[in-house]
Order: sequence, then structure tokens, then C-alpha cells
Amino acid sequence: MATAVHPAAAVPATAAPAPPRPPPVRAALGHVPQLHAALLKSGELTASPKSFHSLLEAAAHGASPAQLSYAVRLFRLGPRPPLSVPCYNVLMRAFLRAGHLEDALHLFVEMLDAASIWPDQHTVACALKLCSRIVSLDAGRGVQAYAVKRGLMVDRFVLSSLIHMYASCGDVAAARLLFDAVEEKGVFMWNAIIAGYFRNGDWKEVVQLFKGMLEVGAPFDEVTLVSVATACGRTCDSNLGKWIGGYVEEKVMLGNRNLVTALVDMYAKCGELGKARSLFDGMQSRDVVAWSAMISGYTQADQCQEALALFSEMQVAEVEPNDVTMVSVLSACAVLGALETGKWMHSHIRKKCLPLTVVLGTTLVDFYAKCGCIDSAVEAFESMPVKNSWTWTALIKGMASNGRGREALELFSSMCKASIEPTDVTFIGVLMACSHSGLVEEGRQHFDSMTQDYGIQPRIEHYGCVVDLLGRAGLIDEAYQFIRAMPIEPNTVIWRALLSSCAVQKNVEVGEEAFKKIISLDRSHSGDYTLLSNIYASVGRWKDAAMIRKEMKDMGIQKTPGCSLIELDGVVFEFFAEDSDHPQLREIYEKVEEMIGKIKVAGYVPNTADARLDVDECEKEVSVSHHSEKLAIAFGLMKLRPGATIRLSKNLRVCTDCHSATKLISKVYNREIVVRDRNRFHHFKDGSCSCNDYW
DNA sequence: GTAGGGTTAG
Repeated sequence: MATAVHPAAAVPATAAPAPPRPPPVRAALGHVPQLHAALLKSGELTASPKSFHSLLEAAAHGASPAQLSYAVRLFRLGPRPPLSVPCYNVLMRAFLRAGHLEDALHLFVEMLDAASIWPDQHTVACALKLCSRIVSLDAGRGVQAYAVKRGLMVDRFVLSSLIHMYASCGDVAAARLLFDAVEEKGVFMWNAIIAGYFRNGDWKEVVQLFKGMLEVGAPFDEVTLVSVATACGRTCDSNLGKWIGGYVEEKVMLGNRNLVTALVDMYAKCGELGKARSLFDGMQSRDVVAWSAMISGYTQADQCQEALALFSEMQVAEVEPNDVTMVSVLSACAVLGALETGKWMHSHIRKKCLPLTVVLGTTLVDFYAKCGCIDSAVEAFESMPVKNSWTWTALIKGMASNGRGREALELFSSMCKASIEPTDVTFIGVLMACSHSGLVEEGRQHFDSMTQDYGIQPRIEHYGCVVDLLGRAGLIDEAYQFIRAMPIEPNTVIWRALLSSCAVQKNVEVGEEAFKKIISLDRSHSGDYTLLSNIYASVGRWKDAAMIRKEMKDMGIQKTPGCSLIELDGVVFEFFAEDSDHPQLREIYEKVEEMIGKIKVAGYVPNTADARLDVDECEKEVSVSHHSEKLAIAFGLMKLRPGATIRLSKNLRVCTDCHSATKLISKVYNREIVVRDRNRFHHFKDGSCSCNDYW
């Protein structure tokens, strides 16, 4: 092998001694031109390939575009010694670092074409990185073929880069084959393979791999922990998650913001909101991702008020929210039915020109639909540049729950025409549409078509929709037979759907049967007893009705407290039945009395079937009048500007008494009232409801 | 001479 001879060594001994020169140093950034000039002047630049390489590297290492172009001129124009492979490598790395992928690619091709240049393991590692960046499996395979031909597959940098290339181009299986074949795996390889599974959302495999690492004592670093902690959150593996949390605290890694954010996310997803929050509060600096992680933690844990409160704090801290943050806060608004707050979020999105991504747009559609503003939902839907099956599904479900079944079905057929593949959830929306609008035949057809035309196996939720569809349409026996023929074991949701249909249809026999089934699975749900009792009462079997209520009382089954939410000036107020917490309770009760008095004149007769059990008969009327909805409506009448729509959302289904009362209130007070219950919307106007009393 | 990470919807 030829050895590069330093020109100084070739100088005859008799010649005058050369002045002492500093050894080729890597110049500090910014001193490149001076170094360049010095080397030119001494003649070393062209005489010493090593010096040229150092200068090139010094120039290429700089971060600025000016320095990179300096390096390119040095490389292309010279004066310089003949180019070596390391020089090419230096420039290629610089192109990659600067994100000039095309230039890097051209340089690589140039190397392959040059007669005297043989790309080495450094080049190959670089080229593979390039393939990962441009996500080109084909190019990556080509580079691998070259590496094999040149016997470079023993180099651990080449192997790591190759594993990374396959993993980031989506071929995790190929990455895994290579990975498994390597005996001595370093952190790079472990992180590359973990990142591959991470990218594919294969959280379980990420966790498995890490457990394997711990077993064999493989090395890991903070980046490994970020991926694994995130995966623990997604798989709810709180044991491993806590182990990582403890490790991070012990090893004093809490200064790593990404890692702590991953832990915040992990704790929140494992249900440890308190732990997540204390980590979050202890962070030295919180960027938008950290805030978003904590906010989404609250939203996903159904602590929506906390999510919105934290968003306010984020604004006080002057951290600009991004599209991801807005997704979480809008979902929170959707859950709370906080229309005004959500509208503010929407205008904020517009004002800040945040990108209307598919996810954000879908969240907006869902938000408006869940607030009963179906027209705004349609507007948001139409404004989206890109929609996917989630977007269509959100609107279909929104239409369905707002009682616009026909339109939901039309949307579904437009969706199919647009070649957007429906999913299992889409069909839940379609079946809900049929069920809420009494479209029995269409429902049957869609249910069959789902399996036959789309190969989607019905889940228990789909069966539930069909039971609901048949039962509410009065086809109780068919619904019952349908349940008996189900290939999967019916759960309480299925039997409950049947029971509530029986309550609507006053069917004692099947109702008793459904009740028995429910009790055998879960006897703790107060609503079931109420429904059966109501069925008895509706056919005049008062003794049986009373017996069921006594049974419930004896067993100590508590009614789930009814809760209604109403938003006023961006603040969400919560009302519970017999609420005793509100500062203006007296005025609210007076307003309720006024309301009841006025609607009685219009024909309202209290229905005490849903009254509390622990009061005597004459108090029941008062008890019913203090249902959370009536308190919230009274509050709305007191506080909202005249004529404004009263919107509330509640945790249970609307009871019969509140339903008939609200219809009359809408007429007597000439107000639109929109109530979202746990299943659907009721738009009350002029004494009638959009559900046509079918709910 | 190597790579890499955290937040989002029906």
C-alpha cells in the first residue's frame, strides 16, 4: 500500500531548514480563510493531501451556508491535490448536515463514476443515511449491494446505518433480520431498531426489545428511554414506565426536556395524572410539546376542565400553542360542550394561521357536531384541504346524533363515491343514523353490507346499534331474536338497549327478560332498576314498580347523580340534582319555580317516575323539578342574553319529565334549547324536539 | 466517520 509522504520529508538534507510550521490544525470556525491563505502561501495546500483534507473539513464543518459554499469552491476549484475518498466523504457529510440531499446524492454518483475513487465504509454509511432521509428503499438496497461487493458489511457503522435505513424506510422486518445477525450490538443499533418499531406504532415490540436489553445488560441511553417511556404509555405498561421514571430521577437525567416530556406523557396515559403534573411542574423549561403532552393527558383522562385551565396557564406563560395543542383543547371543549370556548379556539387557529391538518380539521368537525352546531361542522368539513375516513366518520356520527339520519346516509354514500374506505367506526355512525331516525330497512342493509361488501366483522357496538334500531322501531321480538342469534356473547350494553326499547314500547315480558340478563352481569346500575320500574308503572303495575324500587333501595344501589353543564362567558358551570353548591342557588330555585308555574299553565303535568327514592310522594314533584337540567336551564334563562340559544350537556339520558318540560319551556319562553345527553342531541324549539320523542 | 427522541382526531 502506498504511504503518503509528507513533502517536508522529501526536502534534501542540504537545503536550508524550512521555517517551523504549525502542524495542520483544525481551524476554528471563522478562521478558515486565514488558514487557507497560510497553506496557499506555504505551498502546503497542493503538496499535502492531509493539509487540504483538514482545511476542507474545517470549512465544511461550519454551520453557515457561506462556509459550506466555501468548502464546495475549495473542493471544485482548488488549487488542491488530487481528490481522495476522505475528501469526498467530508463534503458529502456536509451536504447531508445542511439538508442538501440532492447535492449529496450527486456527489455519491460522481464517486461511483470516478475511475480512481472507491467509496469506502464512511461513504457507504453516509449514503445509507441519505437513503433514509429520502425514504428510498430501492436506493438503500443498491447501496447495500455495493457494501456487500466491497466487503464492507463488517463495519459497525455500515451495519448501524443499514439497520437505520431499513427501519426508517418502513421495512422493519429487513432491519430486524440484520439486527438479529449482529453479535455485538451497540446503542446505535438498539436505538435504530427501536426507532423502527416506534415509527410503525408497534409499541409492544419496543417494550419487549427494551426488556430484552435489560436482560442481557445491553447499553442504552436517554434516546432509548424516550422511545421506551412513550411506548410504555401507549401500552399502559406502568410497571416498566415507573422503573424508567425512577431510573431517570436516580441518574439525574431530569434536565433532558424530551425525556421528561415523554415521562409526563407516559404517567398521564397510565392514569397517574398527579405524578405527571408534578414532573411537569418541576421542569426547568417547558416548550409547546411539554405543554401539549400535559394538556392532552388531562383531556384523555376526561379531566377537561383541567385541560382548559392548563391551556390558560400556557397562555400566561406566553408559549405559543401549535396545531397539536389545539387538537387537545378542542377535544376538551367538545366533551364539555363548551361552544364559546371552542369557537374562540377556532378563531385563534385562524388568527395564528395554524395548519389545518387532517387531525385538527377532524377535531373541529367533531367539536361543532358535539356542540350541536351541525351547520358549523359541515362548514369546517368543507374547509378542509385534506380529509380522511376519520373526518367523514366524525361528520356522519355528528349528523346521526343530531337527528339528521337521512343526511348522514347521504354523506356515507358521498364518502364511498369519493373512494374513502369506511371503517368499522364509520358503520357505527351509519347504524346510529338509522337507529336515531327510525330507518329500519336501511339499517338492516348497511349491517349486512358491512360484512359482505367491506369485510368488516361487526363488533359488539354494531350489534348494539341494530338492537337499538329494531327495538326503538317497536320490533322488540325481532330485536330479542337478533340478540339470541349473535355470534358473540351479549353484554350489558346490548341488554340495556333492549330494556330501554321495552320501556319506550311498554313491553313487560321482554323487559323482564332483559333486566334478568343485565342483573346477572352487573347489578350495580341504578338506571336498569328505574327502567324496569317505569315499564311496570307504564302499564299500571304499581306494586311491581314499587317493589323494584324497594329492591334497589334495599341493595343500597345509588343513583348516578345527574349532572348538567352549561357554558357562560367561556366558563363551564356544573349543576347536580338538588345542587347546593352554587352561590346563586336561591335565585336559581326561584327561577325554576317560575318556569314550572308557567309551563303548568301550558299543560305540563309532572311525571315523577324518575324522582328520587328517599322522599315521600308529595316531595317527588319538587325533587323532579330540581333535576340538574332544569337548574341549568333556569340558570341559562337568568344569565344568557334574551333570545340566545340555551345549550347544555348532561351525563345521563334526558328523563321523560325533563323532556316534556323542556319542550314547553322552549315554547313559553320562546327559546331554542339544545340538550346533549349521553346518546344524542335534542334540539328543542316551539314546543317540540328534533328527536320526535324518539330517543 | 455513525442515529436518534417527546404532544394530536372519528
